[in-house]
Amino acid sequence: MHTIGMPERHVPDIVVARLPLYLRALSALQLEGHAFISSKALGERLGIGPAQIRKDLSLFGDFGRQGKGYEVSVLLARLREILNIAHEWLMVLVGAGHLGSAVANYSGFAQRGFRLVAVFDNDPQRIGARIGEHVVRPASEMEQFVRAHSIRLAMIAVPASAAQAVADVLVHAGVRGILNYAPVTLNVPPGVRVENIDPVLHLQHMTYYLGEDGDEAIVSS
Amino acid sequence: MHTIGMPERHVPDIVVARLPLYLRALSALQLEGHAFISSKALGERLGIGPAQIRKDLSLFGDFGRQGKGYEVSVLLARLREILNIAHEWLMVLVGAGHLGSAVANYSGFAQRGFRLVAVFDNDPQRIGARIGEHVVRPASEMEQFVRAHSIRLAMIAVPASAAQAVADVLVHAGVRGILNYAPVTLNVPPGVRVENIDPVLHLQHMTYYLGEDGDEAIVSS
DNA sequence: TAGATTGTTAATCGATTAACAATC
DNA sequence: TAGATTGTTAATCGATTAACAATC
Repeated sequence: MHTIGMPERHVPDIVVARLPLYLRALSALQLEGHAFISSKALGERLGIGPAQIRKDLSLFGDFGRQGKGYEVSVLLARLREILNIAHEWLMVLVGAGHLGSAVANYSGFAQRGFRLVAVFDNDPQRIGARIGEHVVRPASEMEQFVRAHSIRLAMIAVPASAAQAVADVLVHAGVRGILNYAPVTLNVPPGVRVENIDPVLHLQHMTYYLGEDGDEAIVSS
Repeated sequence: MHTIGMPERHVPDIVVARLPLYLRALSALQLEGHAFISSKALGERLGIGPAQIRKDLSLFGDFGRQGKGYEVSVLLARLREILNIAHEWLMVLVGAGHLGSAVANYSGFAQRGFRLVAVFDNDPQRIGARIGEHVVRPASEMEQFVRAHSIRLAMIAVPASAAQAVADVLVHAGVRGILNYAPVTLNVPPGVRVENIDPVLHLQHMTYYLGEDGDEAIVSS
């Protein structure tokens, strides 16, 4: 039993990483018209054990109902609170090349509560160009902009060779979370979070199991 | 001690996931002119403990030299073998919207041994359009193409609602690894690997630690 | 040689899973 | 009520870390 409003016990980071996955599945379930969902059914959908889901959620309170499962709308609302995404977050993007343009055009951010408010680049060829709803601003204005708008989240889509310098400026300006698309490990001070997206890393992870030509028998999963 | 050529003992998936990270760092180190690197120095660069690096690598053989560390070129070559990326892989991409276009234009794939050979979409508006070096093909030709060229890797960049159906066709045609950009959990048979990229999941993971307005004290990392 | 760093063992730490009383 | 499913405990499983003899 867990008293509502009680401070949480320690939450492993790996559990935190699963919460957005639960949230995503629950959003879909709500659209499909489900009012309740059991840990078993949710687990099957996500390829996760039901005990793990119950254990994860129990760290934050008692959300379920014996015999019925979890009320989708309630769990959704609670997960949004836990993840601090009940309100909208503002973000900036640095890098307006192919990748940056795609990121700037991706509608999924706004749909899910992350609003891109500015795009920066240091290439004179790109500055002033339109990308989606944005006009590319000079990188020299980045620090001032981040400070002035109290931006806490940034995405980096510049070449690997420039990424660390960009991160340094962002952090200095007050950014606390960086989604890094550059294929390089960033060094940031304590208190700043970095998440990385490098699709090639995922491909290389898969080819390990596929064998030399992809015809290997696969045992593990 | 490990006899060269010996079959590997069981390799945890989490270790496999780190190998591409080591590879990426080693490539950079080679460009910077380093001939040798110690587990300590590599670990500092990656934010990983030196013992973990040595343990991971020891699963595949004895690559290091006491007192000196690892020879960068040797370790690079060996990691490429282990990950089965000594030769080039062919890929197809499904989805030619904003995201798909960016993926198709991303030069990092080819640079790192993954060659995109075809782009498919089912929107008549997009079929025939040029994206980078590619001309968008009708989705109806996808299955035949994948079979004819023995494609084993595919990337999905279609709306969430269409992703599962696309995956089903790809798997049926012989694809064994899918890099999924659609924000949905795919169901695939055993023997097929799926890796997911959903940037919003990463953002939500970070906001948990940032507090309601990003000014929270951060303890964990 | 002396210093540095490996590969490996054993200990620690942490996460997952199974089981079940509680209860809707 | 009977059936279903939760929240939690304890057991299992697996990964990380520290330590150090071996040795380049």
